[in-house]
Amino acid sequence: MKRVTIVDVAAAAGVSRATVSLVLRDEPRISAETRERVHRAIDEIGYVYDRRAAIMRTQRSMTIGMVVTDVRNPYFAELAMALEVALDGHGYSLLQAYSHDEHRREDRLLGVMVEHRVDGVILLPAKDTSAADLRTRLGAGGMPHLLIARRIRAYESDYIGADNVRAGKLLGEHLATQGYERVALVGGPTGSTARMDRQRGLRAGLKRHGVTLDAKMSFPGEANREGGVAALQALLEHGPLPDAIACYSDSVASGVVSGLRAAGLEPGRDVALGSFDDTPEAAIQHPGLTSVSTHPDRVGTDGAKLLLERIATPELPPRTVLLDPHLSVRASSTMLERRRAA
Amino acid sequence: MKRVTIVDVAAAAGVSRATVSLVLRDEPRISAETRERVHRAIDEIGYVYDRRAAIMRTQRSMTIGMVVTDVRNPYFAELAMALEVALDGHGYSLLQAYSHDEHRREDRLLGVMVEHRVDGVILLPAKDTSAADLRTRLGAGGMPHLLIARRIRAYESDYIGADNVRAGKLLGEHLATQGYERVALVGGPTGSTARMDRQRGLRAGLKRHGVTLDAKMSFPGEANREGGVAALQALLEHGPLPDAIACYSDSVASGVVSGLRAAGLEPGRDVALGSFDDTPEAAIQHPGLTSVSTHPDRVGTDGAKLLLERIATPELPPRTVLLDPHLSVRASSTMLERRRAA
DNA sequence: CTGAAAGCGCTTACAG
DNA sequence: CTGAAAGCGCTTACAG
Repeated sequence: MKRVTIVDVAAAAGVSRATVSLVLRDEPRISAETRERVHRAIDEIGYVYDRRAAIMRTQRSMTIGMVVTDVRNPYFAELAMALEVALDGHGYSLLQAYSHDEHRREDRLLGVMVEHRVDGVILLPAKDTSAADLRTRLGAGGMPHLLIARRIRAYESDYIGADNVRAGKLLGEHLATQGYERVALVGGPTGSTARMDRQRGLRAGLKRHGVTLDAKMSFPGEANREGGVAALQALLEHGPLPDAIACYSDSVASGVVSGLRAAGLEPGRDVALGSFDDTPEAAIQHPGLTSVSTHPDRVGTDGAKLLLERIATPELPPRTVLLDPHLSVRASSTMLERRRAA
Repeated sequence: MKRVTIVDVAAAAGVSRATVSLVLRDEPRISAETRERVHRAIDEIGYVYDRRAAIMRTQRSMTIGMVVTDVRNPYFAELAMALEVALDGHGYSLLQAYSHDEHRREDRLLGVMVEHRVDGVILLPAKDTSAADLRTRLGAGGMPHLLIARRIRAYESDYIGADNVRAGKLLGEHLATQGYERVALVGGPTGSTARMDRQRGLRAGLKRHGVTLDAKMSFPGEANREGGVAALQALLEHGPLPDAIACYSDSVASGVVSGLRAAGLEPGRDVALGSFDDTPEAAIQHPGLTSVSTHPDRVGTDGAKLLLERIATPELPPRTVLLDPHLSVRASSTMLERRRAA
């Protein structure tokens, strides 16, 4: 069946194609009477606007590409929802894809998005993505883009994410003041700036209260549940249990919790736990998981704004937004104190 | 700066535009030598293929629209990941949007996707979407589409989801054989076919072992954590605690768990819990949550296949795929037996 | 306030 | 195996 186009609408309404186009975009210079005649014709012949043809002409696709690692992580799910709502509010649609934290896949997906002529790209970089990769893929074509949650060393672009150093510091100070003296950092990809920043902060926070973070007590791994299980395994094989474990993220923490239980250890009682992200799961777990919020909803909402500004004004200097983290203390890290008090 | 197009490539390579186009799509009839000359030209002048222009011409967008209610639900996140991988494997990109379980939002988002001329649509319908709504929005324009997870009464289309009646039956039989006699169904939107099917199955499963599901013990609510908290509240105000609670989904269950604890009740010990979805969270909770798997990964993978077949062969009769559910028994529903044994 | 014409960047028969 | 020409469905100056 032949597609119904603007030409058919024009014929049915007895006006020119240009007039139909003007009516479709609510241009004020069309008389109310003509406008109505056109709308009646549209309803009668069942015309549907073709955004792609318009894009072809205007060179604005009203579509944003977004590549994140894994939306099963509640942190990214929350972020994706907030972003979609914000962009939808500005008339943009979201082309979404998942890199599974693999750079090669990410690169290919970004390439497809560029070919689709998205107006901008939001990227949560895979763990092994380099500045050179991004310059080739996004910088060279002048594609407006925003990095979220993970920074790339020596890469200048818009960025939004939590202040990970400060987040680490908050958790370090908390653990030290609770009386824990041997602390491990578990999970999270080596070399990721987020992990390094959290580790640096953690060390500084502990140190303020006279506690040292042993360099050997760092057990990297994938940034998900399986990574948590594996990293905990390495820790258990490494030697005696520390007093407290700082998990790279709540996803990692859930792996650590199940790993501990599998080893006959009770989280909170046998070893304290702290974490990052403060997803809703952290609050309802048992015992409740102490965690530092990294504000996925605000990353999404404010991130959308940053990208839209970048699209509107490409010559803006690169901007970095660091969100202030917030520590939520729960039972997983306060049992030692309780036992002492008792 | 002027955009680099196929014309520039043709000029640089000393061939016609048609030849460049043929090379880009790997048509075999171009000589290896010409092919290479074109590729060299592309690299030299930094040409990027414009998929939109191609779409304009071929009328195939190589893009699929997907509207789900809420990707923070781990079930939908898993589903979205599986779908994206499967479609990406066939060269399709995914335009994703979230209805927040509101029909009006869903309808608007579907409209945008149709305007974007997606090749097909995957929809997890909002709770109040009707057959007439879908006929107007998708059926009329002949848009290939697939419904997932929730069926719509009196609507003929491709559908894939778990066999909810059978899922309910599995849980009902399990609870009855564990010795629970007063069972409640908590959470999930009234009128959703998924809830009705699960309830029907639950009743049948209990009945096989002589247990009756009291019609008054059904407490509907939103299909998320908040909905679980609210529905549990209604149950607690309604009267004495039942022996066992069947939760509409793992998301609802997590609300029920926190609601119980807030009321000073321990899930598993004071009241048994069963649920649907069997997300990874169910396994690692404490106590472990008995849950019936609804196979989000298979819904995604097999669903992608169904939709691609529909796009290729629009005249196919509507197909329904019901996946066989699987019950995972965990501590949340086995403590009564243990106490008896002791 | 409305119409005729050019053009966005590709692909696709059709010739040669 | 390659080239000239038409066209996908819109928008945008430019006239009138």
